[in-house]
Formats: sequence, C-alpha cells, structure tokens
Amino acid sequence: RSVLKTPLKQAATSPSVLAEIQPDCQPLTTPPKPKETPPAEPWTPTSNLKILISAASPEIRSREQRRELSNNTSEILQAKHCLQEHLLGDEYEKSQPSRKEKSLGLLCHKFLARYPDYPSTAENNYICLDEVAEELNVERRRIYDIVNVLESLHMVSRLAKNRYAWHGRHNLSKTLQALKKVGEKNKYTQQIQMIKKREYEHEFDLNGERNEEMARSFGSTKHSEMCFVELPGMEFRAASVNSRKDKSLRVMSQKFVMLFLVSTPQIVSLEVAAKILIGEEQLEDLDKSKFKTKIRRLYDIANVLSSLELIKKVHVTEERGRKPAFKWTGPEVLPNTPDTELDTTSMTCPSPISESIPSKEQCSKNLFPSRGKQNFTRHPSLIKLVKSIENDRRKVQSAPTSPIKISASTDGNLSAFPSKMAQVPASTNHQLEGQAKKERETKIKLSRSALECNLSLPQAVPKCEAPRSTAPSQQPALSQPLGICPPGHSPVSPVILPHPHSGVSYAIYLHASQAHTVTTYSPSFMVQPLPRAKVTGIKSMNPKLLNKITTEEGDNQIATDEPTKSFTAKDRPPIKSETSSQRCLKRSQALQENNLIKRYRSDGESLDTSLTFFPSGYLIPLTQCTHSSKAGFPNKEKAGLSSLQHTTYSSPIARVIPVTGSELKAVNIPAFQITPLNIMLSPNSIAAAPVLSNSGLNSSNTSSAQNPSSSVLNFTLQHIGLIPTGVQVPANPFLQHVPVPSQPENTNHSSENASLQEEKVNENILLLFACAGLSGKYGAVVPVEQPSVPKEPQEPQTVTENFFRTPGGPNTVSSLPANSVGTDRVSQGTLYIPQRKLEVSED
DNA sequence: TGATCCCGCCAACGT
DNA sequence: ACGTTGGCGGGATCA
Repeated sequence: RSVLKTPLKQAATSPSVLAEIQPDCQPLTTPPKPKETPPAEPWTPTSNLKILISAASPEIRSREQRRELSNNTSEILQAKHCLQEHLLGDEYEKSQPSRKEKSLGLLCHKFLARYPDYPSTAENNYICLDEVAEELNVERRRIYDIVNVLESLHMVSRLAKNRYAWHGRHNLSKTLQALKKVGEKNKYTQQIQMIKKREYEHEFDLNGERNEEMARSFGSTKHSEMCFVELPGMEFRAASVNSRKDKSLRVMSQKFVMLFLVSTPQIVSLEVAAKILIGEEQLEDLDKSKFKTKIRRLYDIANVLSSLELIKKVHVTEERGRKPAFKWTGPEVLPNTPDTELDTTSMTCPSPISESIPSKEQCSKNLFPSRGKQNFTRHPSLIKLVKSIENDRRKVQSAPTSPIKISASTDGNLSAFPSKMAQVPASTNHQLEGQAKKERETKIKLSRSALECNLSLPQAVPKCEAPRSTAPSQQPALSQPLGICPPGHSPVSPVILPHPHSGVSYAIYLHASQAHTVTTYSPSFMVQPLPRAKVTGIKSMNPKLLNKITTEEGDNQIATDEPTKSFTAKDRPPIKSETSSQRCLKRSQALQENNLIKRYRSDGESLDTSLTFFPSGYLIPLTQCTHSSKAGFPNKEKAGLSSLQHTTYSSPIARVIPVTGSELKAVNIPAFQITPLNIMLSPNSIAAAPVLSNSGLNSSNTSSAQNPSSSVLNFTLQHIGLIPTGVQVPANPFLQHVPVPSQPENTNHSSENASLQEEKVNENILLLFACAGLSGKYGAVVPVEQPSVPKEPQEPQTVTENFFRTPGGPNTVSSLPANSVGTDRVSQGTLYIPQRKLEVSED
C-alpha cells in the first residue's frame, strides 16, 4: 500500500527527532532505538512537559534554525528521558509510558518538529501518513487527528490517500482572516452571547417562558451550518475528505478557531464552544452524551492548536466556578488587510437566499479570471461538481508520480475554475501566489466592496433593493440585496458620547445587534462600568434578576484580589443617585452624533492572564487617553481638542491607550467619575481604539492634510472596501468635502474629479450605514446630526433617531445597558447579560 | 471528583 | 473485498 514511496527527502526529514538526538544521551546506555521514543519513560511531570513544549516556540524555530531548535527541544526532552531512565534503571519497561507521553499534544509536537514552519516552496514537503505514524510510533488514527486540524488551518492539504502536502504557516494568516470573516458572518459573537445568557438564566431557574423566548431568538440566529472554509488555491485538495460528514474534526476545528477570532477577550470556554458547535436549537436537547463527545473532540482539537501555539489553556472563573477555556495566543488577525484578496464570501454554504446568485458569480469569475480562486464550500449543490472533479483528480493522483507531477495534477483539477495558479505546479505556488495576489489586487480593488457584500460583481449587479432604504441605491458596488450583505467586519463600533458635566467624552462601542438595537459594548477597552441602576436600556431584563446579578456580581468582585478590580457593590454609587455616570448614560441615550468606524485592534498579546477582568458596558473617558497620543498628531488638532473638552479628540490616535500588554490589565482613571474609577482592561484589550468624535468634525478641515480622524475613517472604509485605498475621506464624510484621491490610479473608478469621487465615497458611506442598518448586522450606529455640545443631560428615554431604519423595525439607539452588559459584546437589545467577572488563570 | 483525553471499535468511504 | 478515514464514546488518567 505504500507503493507510493515519495521520492522526496522524506528520509532526510523523517528521521525522528529523538533518534537524531540520541547521541546527546551518550552517557546513557539507552539502546539507540530505531524509533524515537523508547516506550517507557516515566518522566511525566506535567511541568516538565509544559516547559518543553513552551520551549519549542514556533516563533523561534523557523526555517533553517527550526530543525536545530526543535532538536534542542527534543534534546531536553531526551535528556529528561535519559535522566529518568537512569533513575529508574532498565526496569523502565515495566512502567507504561505515561498517558501524557501519548498525548495528542506531544505527538503533535513531534509531528510538527518534522516540518518547517515555513517550508520553502522549492522543497518537497510531502507527508506520508504511514511513515509518520510509523516513525512517531503511533497508530495512524492519531495522525489523522493531527492532520485533520492542520488541514483545517490549511497547514497541510491532502494530495492523495495517505499523502499530504505540508504548507506550514504560509497560509495561516490568510486562513485565519478567512475564518474570522466567516465567524463574523455566522454571528458567532452573538451566539456566544446567547449561550451565555441562556446559561445565566438557567442558573436563575427562570421559567421556560423565558427560554422559549430565548430559543426563538437564538433560533433566529440560524446557526448556519457552514462548511469547510477553504482558501484560494487550495479548493479541492481536501475535497475528498470533505465529502464525508462535514461536521468532521476539520470543520469543528475551524469553527472553534472562529470563536476565538470573533471573541473579544479571545478566550473561549469549552462549554460555550461545544454548545455552539453542537448547533443551536438543542435547547432542551442538552444531550449529555452529545455534549460530552463534543467536548472530547474539542480537547483533541485544542491539543493540536496548543501545539501550534495558537491557543493555550486557561481557566475562567465565574459564578459557576472554574471552567476550562482556551485563550487565543496566535497571531492577531486583522479584519482584512487590503493585501489579502480573500474571497470569503462564499465560504459558507450559500443560503437559500443566494440561490439566485450563481449567474453573477459566474460572471464575476469570467470578468476576473485572475481571481478565479473562488472558494467553494460543500453546499449540496456543489457536492456533485466537487466530487466529479475530485474523481478526475484522483485518477491522476492515485498513480505514483513525481512530486511535481503530483502537484501539477493536483492543481490541475482547479482548471475547472479559471485561475492562473491552477495551471501552475504546486512547487511554485507560493511564489506565484504572491505575484498573483498583487496582480489581483489592482483588479480586485474594484470589486472589493462587492466582494464584501458577497461575491457579486460590482458593476454587474443592478442596485440595492433594500426596502425602506434611505440610502442611495445607485451604488453598484453594493447593489446586492442587502439581505445577503455579510455582517460587518467589525461588530463593534465606537461612538463618542459627550459628557456634559465632567467635560469628558466617552467612547462607547456599539455593537451591531441583530435586533437592530444599539447597545454598548466595550471590547475590552479602557472603560468604566456604569451603575447598575441605569439600565434603562434593558427592556427584557426582569428587575428581580437584575438584583440578583448585582448582588452576585458584587460578591464576586470582592473575591477578586486585584486591587484595580476591587469594584465591589459598595463602591457603586447608590442606584438612585444621579451620578455623572448616570447622566452620561442618559447622554448616551441621547447620543446624537455617532461615527461609525471600524475598530482597530492592536492587541497586546501574550499578556499575563492570571487575573483578568472582562468589562461589559462601559464608558470610556477619552480625555484620559490624551496623554497617550504619543503617536503625535497635528498640533492644531490638539488645540482643537483643548478648546472643546467634551468633544474629545478628533484624532483617533489620541485615543491610543497608553497601555499595552500587561499594562492593560488595569488602569486607574481618577477624576471625572463618580462611580468607581477603576478601569478594567482585559488582556486582549485593544491598544489603540480609533474613535471619531463629533468635535473632530468641527475642528477638522478640508485641507489635503489628512487628520487623524479622517485617517481612521479612511482606514475603516478602505478596510471595509467601500472606498479604494487611494481615496481619502474627511473626518466627517457627511459634512466635509472629500479631498481628491491621493492616488487616483489606484482607484478603479474612473471618476476624475473630486466631486464625483466625493459622491461615490459618500454613497459608499451611506451604503455602509444603510447596509448596516438594513442588514441588522452592523450596529445601529448611525450618523446623526449633532448641533453642538449638549450642556444638559438628555432625557434617558431619548432615543436617537436613526439615520436608517431596518426593514424589520426601527433602528434605535437604546440607552446604555449599563452594567447589564455581559462579558462580551451584546447582540440583541434584549439580550443583556449581566456583567460577570471572569477570572482567567493559566495553568 | 471532575477534567482530560487515550484507545480502538467499527462504519463510511475510496479504490 | 480491502484499505483508508475518522466519528465516537468507554473508561483510564490526571489534577
């Protein structure tokens, strides 16, 4: 069966790491086992294992050095091993290899040690399962587990039976971006909230009535059973495997990763993950065994991901006690960088609504052959096609061939879809990919926005048919039925809230709510919890419940030992008192001018999470961040700021939180606040949070010099694909004039004059909002006229009139949910989750 | 105990 | 029919 002996240097790369290191154990009489690990080393201290594992930092080991380093790691391992052996003598045989030695995690490490993180495109990186299994001395079954999740990350791809191609981390960033997109599309964030809420309510033994309600809402989220997410250039390599149940470890793994990518504290508990992966609906169907199984699987996946150092195990402690969870430690995934021409729009199984799109899609393909890398999913309608193609390919592949031939044939099957890469041998794929990418970039920029809205061709599609849409519908780029419009790239949108009394403005993150109700959310940002009393925005939260929450929370707070977190109930202002916070809250309700902006994340990774506090609904005293504007921006900006205190900063840069990494844990903000001044920051908090302020508009100018505010906006819009990268937009797209694109040639629009450009841009912006509102996927954060600095608190019930309305109902900016917000972003206006304290501890 | 998760049966699949 | 994949969950280990 192993007829297909790979002609590559399998032999060269295969030799078990440990075997190579044998010499290092010279002193020991360990019989040089042909196979790596002598089956009996009781060296099992968990700590050691962990140290070893951590020692093998993927960062460190790369390319050439990688091997050596891994050897070192193994060396240590081996040394340990040898030592143990010495201690135990030859009688080691009696001691079965500790369970840990057989752990998937360790196995995975061994596996990974065999291949470079970034294999050169030149070398053949084939994996023969048989050989690997043999060399690692494990059953093949185990290898499958590893390979499957690696496959989900596109670190490997299947070539033929028993054979995989190793890609290393070359595709990782792309994959993650893609996964993040899909995750957002799937509204995982909301689902997580949903689950947490349900969990919460369950805890309080709320009658089924509520559950029903919840069930409905959750059901509406339509947990889209998306399929395997593929990457351009790798479409069908996994197809054969995909034909099987797509609930496979592969898909599960991707979903799992998605959860991390869309969660703000990038921490996901197994429980929540399992529930989401199991699929919603199962309200009462809390099939115990099913759940258990899912958990088991998640552990498997987690082990591999941990080995890849994409996640690490932590524990979150909340009311219910310690719960196993994992924290994302992988690379920060930026929304979607312009240089990543990834079309993730089709990564999910098309929903019935998109049935009519095929033609468009096809059209798009024809017009942009270079972009042929369409991502296909295993939607039933495609299965057949995929299979037939797969079959064809297999016919070719099944025969022994040279590496090049194999890869060529592999890619060849892609020919079904016009693509440059499809015609090229895999060996040059990577390089080509880069070129192709660039080439595509320009072409695709044109359709960028279209892509955002789901694989439609910009100019090809008629027009936006958003019902009741107040937005211009002539924008071709977004002319797709908004219903199909994917959710926002950033579920959270910062908004500035002027604070009348303190003169401080607050940045609030508005999260797109499915219910079209804006709620506040602080993505682990520097914030201040609002007094519980002011929960005007919480409509469905029953008072009784609230009290409970408050109490419980208070208790929990006390339990925290971190000073900055000592935000006990006592500290909170009387519920009835009109604190500044409260006013602020009110003001927020009256929030009149918001700027939808994309949140820029610059996560301070690798933070100590021994203790973490995850805030929920908070206000962010922006002025506090002033000093943090180390990035430095036009002085005039600063001047403008100082003149308008409440207006905060017009520069997003000004809002860069001066804390990073570990510092983020807690920031104390003195003045302004009546409520506790301790600010909690989650480890993953954003280091920089661009926020557009109204005042910024005032102080902004139309000069060509781009002010920070506009830069953020531009960044956002460009990011979202609503405007070409060359186009610049003033801070206030609605009030200002759009400067001439700095790089007209970059734009695909042929518009030559600024005015036209402006029009387009504005259209885009409007559409952005329209899309947001109509699709209900973006927060209902909409630009509204704001006279000036309100000096008086607004009526709490004041609801900002939305610029746009959703078909399903009015988009309303609800009052701040105060502390009712849960540990994560809020999805539905009625689905507030009580703030919880999450204590994350590592192991 | 509860958290982990190894192990390997055995069914779906591919050839 | 036979080999490859890989879903699954019993039950052993670990903490």
